[in-house]
Amino acid sequence: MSDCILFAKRNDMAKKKEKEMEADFSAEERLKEAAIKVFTQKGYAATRTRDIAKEAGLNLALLNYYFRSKEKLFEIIMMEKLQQLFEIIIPLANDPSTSLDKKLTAIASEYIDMLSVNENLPLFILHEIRSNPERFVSKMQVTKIFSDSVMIKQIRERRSDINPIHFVINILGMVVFPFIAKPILFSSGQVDDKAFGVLINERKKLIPLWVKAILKAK
Amino acid sequence: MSDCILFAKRNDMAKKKEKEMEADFSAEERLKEAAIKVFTQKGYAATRTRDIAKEAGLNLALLNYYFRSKEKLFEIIMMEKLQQLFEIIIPLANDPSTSLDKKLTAIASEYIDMLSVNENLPLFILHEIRSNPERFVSKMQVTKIFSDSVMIKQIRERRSDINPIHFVINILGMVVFPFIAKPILFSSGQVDDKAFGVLINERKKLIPLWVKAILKAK
DNA sequence: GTCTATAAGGGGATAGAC
DNA sequence: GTCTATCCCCTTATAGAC
Repeated sequence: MSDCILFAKRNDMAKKKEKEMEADFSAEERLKEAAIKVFTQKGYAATRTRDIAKEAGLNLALLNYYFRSKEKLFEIIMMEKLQQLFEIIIPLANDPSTSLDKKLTAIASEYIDMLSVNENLPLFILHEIRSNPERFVSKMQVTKIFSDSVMIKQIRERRSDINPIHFVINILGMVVFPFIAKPILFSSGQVDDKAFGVLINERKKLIPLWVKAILKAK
Repeated sequence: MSDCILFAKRNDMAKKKEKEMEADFSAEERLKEAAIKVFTQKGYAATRTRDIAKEAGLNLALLNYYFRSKEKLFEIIMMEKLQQLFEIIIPLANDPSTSLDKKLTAIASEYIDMLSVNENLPLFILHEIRSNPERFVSKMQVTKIFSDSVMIKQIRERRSDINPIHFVINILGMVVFPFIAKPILFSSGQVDDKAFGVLINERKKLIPLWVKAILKAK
């Protein structure tokens, strides 16, 4: 019984703390953060603006007051998230002063760190782009990774006999795929959140090693 | 002018051929095929039952007549597609009579062939599972790949110092990731449908080579 | 079995009070 | 700026004719 009271009190305090933390952000910021959470989790089509408002602890009218429409709010978030994905790799892949090996280490490490705190990002982006390719294609500076990047040139120097895109696909796949396949890994029962954390941390060191190995493979 | 007539005639015949082929299938089958196409392309939430009926060249009421609801139709398709994904890899991964190298060759080849004619499948499955993990987890026999498969044992024999799940992730990632990332590859302008076909065909031979290389990498 | 027409409900957006 | 109440369209599902 006293346990119950203590527990209730602790819960109250946690709630209060939460409220206070929320209060540090404006309604606009809270709606945007809520929208990021819900959109990236469920995708555009499956999210209801009511869910976003509820997640933010605010009401639906505010969403339209600040962002005009679900569509416009989505567009803002999508652009930000595309930016977030590309701003990591483009400068790293185009740095002429680093070796290919250094690039691999940097990309694996920085991408995995970013995705660890944005686990839903890859699947969200990939799903939304496919639902509406023409809409976002122009916004993506993919050329800067896949065709005329310094990294592509460095890969070509090592393996002129294989299309360098193969290796870019492999690097990105090794980094991104675990996050995309997470629900499947978990369903095996062999992986939980802790084990997943260990795995992706190991991959920071393993991926550069692996990529060097496949660059040599005959 | 005569070209136009010929062209029109050819189109008419193509149309007729199409109609005849459609007629070979019952309304139920046509609706299901249409549903597979639309669901896997746009995802559950974004597809409207009207789109499915239209795609099948039939009307909305028929869909409910045969399948009761959008939900039930989706469930049927989802189960079939999960089956389709797992039935390829599970027997291959659990064949005690083949070497690990043979398994890699078989998995890469058969998966790539299947995904080539079901390009939307991976992203569809992954997106829907994440939107509703608890719903499908029990239906997936993932354990048979990730923990107690023959392949896992064979991997462990070669590299006892690294969690074998890493290698399964890498194999599947190398096979599946190009299909998931297709819209991004295309947006680079470097890859079109023909080039994509060439790439994934090359990967059938390259992936086993690469996996052998990373198994040795120190 | 297949169709048209319509009911029922959900969800995005706004009006108007405070 | 923030809220409640409400509008109205769009979508799923069904009734009922053929």
